[in-house]
Amino acid sequence: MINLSYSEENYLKAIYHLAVNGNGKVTTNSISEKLLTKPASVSDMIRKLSDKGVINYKKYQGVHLTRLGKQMALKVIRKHRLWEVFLVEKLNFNWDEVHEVAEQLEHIKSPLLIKRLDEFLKFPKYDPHGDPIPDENGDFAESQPIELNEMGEGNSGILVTIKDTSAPFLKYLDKLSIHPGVKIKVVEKIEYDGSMQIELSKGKVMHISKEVSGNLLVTEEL
Amino acid sequence: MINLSYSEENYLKAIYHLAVNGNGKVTTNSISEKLLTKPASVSDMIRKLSDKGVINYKKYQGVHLTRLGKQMALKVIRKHRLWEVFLVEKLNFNWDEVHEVAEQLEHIKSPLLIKRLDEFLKFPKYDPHGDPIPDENGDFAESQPIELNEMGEGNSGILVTIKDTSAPFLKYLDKLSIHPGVKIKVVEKIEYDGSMQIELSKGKVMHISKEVSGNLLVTEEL
DNA sequence: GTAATTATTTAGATAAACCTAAAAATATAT
DNA sequence: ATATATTTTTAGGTTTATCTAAATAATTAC
Ligand SMILES: [Mn+2]
Ligand SMILES: [Mn+2]
Ligand SMILES: [Mn+2]
Ligand SMILES: [Mn+2]
Repeated sequence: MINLSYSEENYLKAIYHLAVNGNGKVTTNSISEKLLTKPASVSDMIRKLSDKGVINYKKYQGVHLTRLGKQMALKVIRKHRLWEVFLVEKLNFNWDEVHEVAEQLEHIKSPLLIKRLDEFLKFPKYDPHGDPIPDENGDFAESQPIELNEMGEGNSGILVTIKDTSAPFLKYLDKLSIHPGVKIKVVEKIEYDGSMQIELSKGKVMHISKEVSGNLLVTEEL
Repeated sequence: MINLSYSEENYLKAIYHLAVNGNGKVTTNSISEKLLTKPASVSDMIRKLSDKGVINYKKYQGVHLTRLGKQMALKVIRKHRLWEVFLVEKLNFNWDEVHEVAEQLEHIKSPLLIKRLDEFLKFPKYDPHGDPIPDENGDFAESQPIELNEMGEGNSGILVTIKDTSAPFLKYLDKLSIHPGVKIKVVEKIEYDGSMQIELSKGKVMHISKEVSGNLLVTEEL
């Protein structure tokens, strides 16, 4: 399709993330901050990426991913997130230990490997941080996180954000083995007080109040 | 311990393999052939590796791995072979599709990853080509292949070489799903004619003559 | 044991991905 | 609107891993 170096892939990924958060246009300085390189180096790389047709670029005007560039960026992101699932689900990594290794694994070049890994993992839709995994075409469900108490009985989601970050609350969650990346299933909702019975990925079942569930943001699985 | 680049790791691995096959001393030209680089490039790299203390080198005298160098080489080989097992056992790659991908995966740096992968694969002793997998200390059983008909009842081995490479024989083996890398268990040996009942890794059971088993070299598992 | 051949090293280049320092363009502030 | 500050680019280096061509050492052949 087109061959990108390890470095070029990292630039595309950075540009993609900056474009999604900011609004479309991405500056030289923002890229250099994200990748911990100097602006001068970014200028160099930008010309190269522009020549390869993966970004549009006019001097001093910032950059935009082309259709091709976006596609390539999403391929790398797909690989990154699939590997993260593998590390957590199969190799028992904690959700916060996987990123660095995935940064390396995402650059392995083998379409067959990724196809088979996806199969092996049973076509996961979300990574351990609750971020969606693009399919082979780069499509994914852009589901915004909801409060756990809004999720319907029987449904599952992945915990992505803890709203109340006070020490006592985090300590309480830790005791319950609740941390970002954990998969939570709503077993039963109690109308009376808004509390709910939940089950974690590893089978642990527990009861939590509405106050607690209201402070947990999850991305609901389809 | 010491940090090696992707390229340096490949040189060490090549030197290790050349030293084991040839006898200890490894020449500039042999390295250049193996790695598909020019002798001049090898001379450059040799000086660098010597400075890092992983090889001993006197001009025009060829190179030797130091204790440290051998250790580092075996670390990479261990990773390569573990990944090959993963690809075959978990992702259903064929034995002849794994090498190229393993060449990439062997350079991923994460001690935890390899520890966990080893666990996940249940501490395999041989890779899909029948080559032994060094342990964390670089030790491995140097078992030389034997003919299948010499293997005892109830034991298993991995097929590493087919002695008779005539087309009809290879075709017959193919029909039986027998190919290098397959794990073969001897279920029963018939004294009368030297034939045997065998079972392949995927559960297939079959009966083969002494002529056939005598042409299959396997590395026996302990 | 000298000559021819082969192996190895050195010298000098190149491409990728960085860097620092300086110049040029753009944005901001009064 | 001009001066100041910020952002971005350019110019010129560096390091790593490669190359070609030329020089030198070692081996082999007669
Ligand atoms: Mn990540
Ligand atoms: Mn993630
Ligand atoms: Mn291999
Ligand atoms: Mn192998």
